[in-house]
Amino acid sequence: MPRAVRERQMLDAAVRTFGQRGYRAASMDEIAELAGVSKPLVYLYLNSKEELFTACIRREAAALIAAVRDAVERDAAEPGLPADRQLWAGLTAFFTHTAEHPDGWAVLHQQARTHGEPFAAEVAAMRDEMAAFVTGLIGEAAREAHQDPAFGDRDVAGLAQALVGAAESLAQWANETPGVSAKEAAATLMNFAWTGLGNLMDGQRWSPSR
Amino acid sequence: MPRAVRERQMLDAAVRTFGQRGYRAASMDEIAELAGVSKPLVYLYLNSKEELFTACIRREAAALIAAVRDAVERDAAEPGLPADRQLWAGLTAFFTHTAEHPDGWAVLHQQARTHGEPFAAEVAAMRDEMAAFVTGLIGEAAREAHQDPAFGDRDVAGLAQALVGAAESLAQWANETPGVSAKEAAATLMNFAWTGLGNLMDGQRWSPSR
Amino acid sequence: MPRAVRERQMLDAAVRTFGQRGYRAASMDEIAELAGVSKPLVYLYLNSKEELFTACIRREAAALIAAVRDAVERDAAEPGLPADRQLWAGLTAFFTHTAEHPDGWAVLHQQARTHGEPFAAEVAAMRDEMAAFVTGLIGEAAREAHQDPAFGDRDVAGLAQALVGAAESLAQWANETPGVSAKEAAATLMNFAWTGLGNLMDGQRWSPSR
Amino acid sequence: MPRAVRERQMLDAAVRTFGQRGYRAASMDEIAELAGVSKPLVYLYLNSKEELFTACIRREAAALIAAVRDAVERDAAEPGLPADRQLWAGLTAFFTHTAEHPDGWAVLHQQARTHGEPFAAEVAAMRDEMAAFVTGLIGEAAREAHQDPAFGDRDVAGLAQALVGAAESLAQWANETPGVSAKEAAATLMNFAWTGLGNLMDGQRWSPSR
DNA sequence: GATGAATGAGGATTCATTCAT
DNA sequence: AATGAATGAATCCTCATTCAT
Repeated sequence: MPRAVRERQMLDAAVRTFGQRGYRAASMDEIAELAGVSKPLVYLYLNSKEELFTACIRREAAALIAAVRDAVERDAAEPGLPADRQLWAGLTAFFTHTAEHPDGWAVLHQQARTHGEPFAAEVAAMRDEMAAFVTGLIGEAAREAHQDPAFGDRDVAGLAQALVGAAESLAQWANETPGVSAKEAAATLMNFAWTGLGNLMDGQRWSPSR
Repeated sequence: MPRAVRERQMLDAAVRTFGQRGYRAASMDEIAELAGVSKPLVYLYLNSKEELFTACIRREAAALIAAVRDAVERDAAEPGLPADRQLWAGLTAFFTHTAEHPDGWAVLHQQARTHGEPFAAEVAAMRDEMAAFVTGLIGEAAREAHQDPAFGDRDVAGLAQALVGAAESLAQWANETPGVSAKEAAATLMNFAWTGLGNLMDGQRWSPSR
Repeated sequence: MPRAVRERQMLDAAVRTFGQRGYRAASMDEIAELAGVSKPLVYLYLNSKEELFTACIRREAAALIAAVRDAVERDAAEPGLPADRQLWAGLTAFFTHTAEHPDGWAVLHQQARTHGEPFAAEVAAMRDEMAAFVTGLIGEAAREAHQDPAFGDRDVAGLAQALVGAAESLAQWANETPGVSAKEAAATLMNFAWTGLGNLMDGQRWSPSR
Repeated sequence: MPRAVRERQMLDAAVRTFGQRGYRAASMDEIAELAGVSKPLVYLYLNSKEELFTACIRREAAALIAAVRDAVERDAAEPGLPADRQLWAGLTAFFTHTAEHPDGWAVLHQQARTHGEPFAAEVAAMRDEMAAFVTGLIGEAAREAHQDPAFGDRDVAGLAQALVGAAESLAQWANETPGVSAKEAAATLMNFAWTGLGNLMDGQRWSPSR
C-alpha cells in the first residue's frame, strides 16, 4: 500500500480520535488501531504525538479554508454580486463544512487552542488567514468609510473574532437543537451581524454616550 | 488552619493549574504543591480530580454570573435607562471579569466544554442562564416589534446564542491580545451587534434574496 | 462513656468490617466511622491495625470456644450420656454460633489464617484449644483402643482437622443452600463422621491394601 | 521471547506472590519483578490485577482437577477395582498435588474464597466439579442402598461437601505441618470418612435420639 | 515496509498513622 | 477523654516511545 494512502488513513484516525477524546486523552494505541496499522508505523511516518497532532491541525485547517474560499470564489465568479451575498455564501459553506466534519472542527476549535504553544500557533495561522479573508470582504470598505484613523487592524480583527465566535456558538446550538439547518443558522447570523457590519461600513458607530 | 480557608487555597490553585495546563495535563501533584498542601488533603476535601474540576467550574461560573448581574442591576437602579445601556453595562462587566480572572475564564470557556458530559453540563447551565438573561433584555422588545408570528422563541434563542458566543470569543481574544481593554471589547461587540439587534426589533430582516 | 463500652463498640465495628472486607481491604477510617468514634481514639485504645485485628481474633475465638464448651458442659451435666451425644451437642453449638456470628467466623476462618505470622499464631492457639477439646472427647478412647503406639498426637490432630474442615464446608453450604438448618448440617456431619470415628475407637483402620 | 513463555512466567510469579502474600497484599510490582519483566508488560498481557488473579485461579484449578481425574482414570483402567480404591487414588493425587503446589493451593483454598464475587465464583465452579466427581463415585451406590426416598440429592450433596471440606482442610494442615506426607493425609481422610460412607451406603444413619 | 516485544516515567487514589489542641 | 487537621509511602494503572527482526 502506497505511503500516501497509509498516511491519510492515519490522519483520518487521528482526527477522529483527537476530536472525540481530546489531545491528552487520545492514545497512540487507539489511533494506530483505528488506522489499522501498528504503532511503530505511525511513529515512522509521523514521528511523535505532537507532530501527528500538528499534521491534523494543518490538514483540517486547510480543508476548512478551502471549503469557504471555494464557495466564495464560485459565488464571486458571477459578476456584480454584492458583498453580503459573498459573506452569506462563505458562512453557509462554513456551517456546512463544520457540520459535515465535526471531529475536524473539534480539533481546530476545541483541542488545538487548548494545548500550549506548539499548537496554538498553528491555529492562529488559520485564524489569521480567515481574518484576512473576511477583511477582504468587509475590511477595505470599513476602513475607507472610517475616516477615523484609529479604526485599524485591531478593530477588524475584533470584528472577525466576534463573527467567528458567534458562528461557532450557533454551529453548536444548531447541532444540538433538532430541526435547525445550516442555512437557518447562517441566516440567523446574517440577521444578527450584517446590519451592524453595514453600519460600520457607513461610518456609524455605537458608543455608550449614545 | 480552618478547613474553609484551605479549601479556597486549593480551588485557587486548581483553577490556575486547570486553566493553564488543561484538565488532563494538570496533575494533582502540581495543584497540591501550588496550594501548599499535601496531595491526600486535596483528596480529603475534594474527593477526586473530577469533583475538584467541577467545583472549579461552579465557583467560576457563579462568580462570573454574579459580576454581570450585579453590574446590570446597579445600572438598572438608575431609572429610565434604555436597554442598550443595560446591555453595555453587562458586557463591560463580563469583559472586565474575564480579563481579571483569565484562568477562571479559560476553565469555563476552553477546558470545561472540551471534556465530556460531567463538565459540559455545568457550563451549559451557566450559558443558559446567560442566554436567559440576555433574552430578558432583548426578547420582549423583539417579539413585540415583529408582527410576524413566525419570529418565535427559537429566533430569540438563536440571537442570544450568537451574542453569547461572540462575547466569549472576544473575551478570549482580549485576554490573548496585549493592550485590548474590557471597554474596547465591549464596544466592539456593541458595534457589531447592537444595530443589528435594533433593526431586528424594528422588524427588518436580512435575507439571501436581498 | 466508659472505656470498656467504647472498646467493645470498636471491636464490634472492626469484626464486622474485617469479616466483610478482609484484613487489607478494611480501612481504619471505615472502622472508626462504623464505631461512631474518631480515628485517633481507635489508635489510643488499640494502638495499631495489627493489634486491633489481633484483639478481634482473640475475642471471637474465645466466644466460639465458650459457646461450644458451654453446650457440651451443659450436656455433660446430665450423667451417663455417651460421647456421641456430647459431640452432637458441641457441633450443634458450633454451627449455631457460626451462623449467628458470620463476621466473627469469617475473621477466624478466612481472614486470620490468610495473613502471615502475627495472626496465624492466634488462630493456631484457638485451633489447638479446639483440638484439645475434641481430643478430650474422642482422643483418649481412640488412643487406648489403638494398641498401635504409632497412633499418636498427630493422628488425633489430623482427625480434628478433617472434622473442622468438614464442619466449615458444611457451614458454608448450609448458609448458601436455602432450607438447610444448623441441626441438619450437624446431622449430616455426624452421619459422615461418627461411624468412622467409632471404628477408629474400636481399633479398626482402613488401609489401601484392603 | 515468545508471548506464551512470558505469560507462563508471569502466572508462575503471580501464583507464588498471591499464595504467599494474599490478593490485596500482593503488589503488581513484586509480581513483575519476580517474573523478571516490567510492570507494563504484565498489564499488556493480563490486563489487570483482577484478571491476573482470575487467570491464576483458573490455571491452578484446572491443574488440580486434571491431576485428580488422571489418577482416578488411570486407576479405573484396571478392571474390577472397588469404589474405595478409586476414591483412595483420587485423594492421594489430590494431596500429592496440593503438597507439590502449595502456593497454587493457597490461592485456591485461602485467597480466592476470601475476596468477593469475581473470584469466589471461579472456585465454586471447581469445587462443584470436585463434588460432582465424588458424587459420581459414591452417589449411585448410596442412593440405591437407601430405600428411604427421603435420602435424596441434597443428602448426597451434603456428604460431598463434607468430604471436600475435610480434604481441603487436611491438605492445608499437611502443608503446614512438617513431615506429613500425602499418603498419610489420604489415609487419615479414608479412616475418617470411608467407613461412615460405607455405613450410609448400607442404609445406617446416625441420629441424635440414638 | 512493517511489527511483536518491551519499558521508563508519571498520574490518580488510598491508607495507616500522628500531632496540636 | 477526644478530635480536626495533616501526611509519607504505597499501589494500580497508562502512555509515549523504542528496538530487534
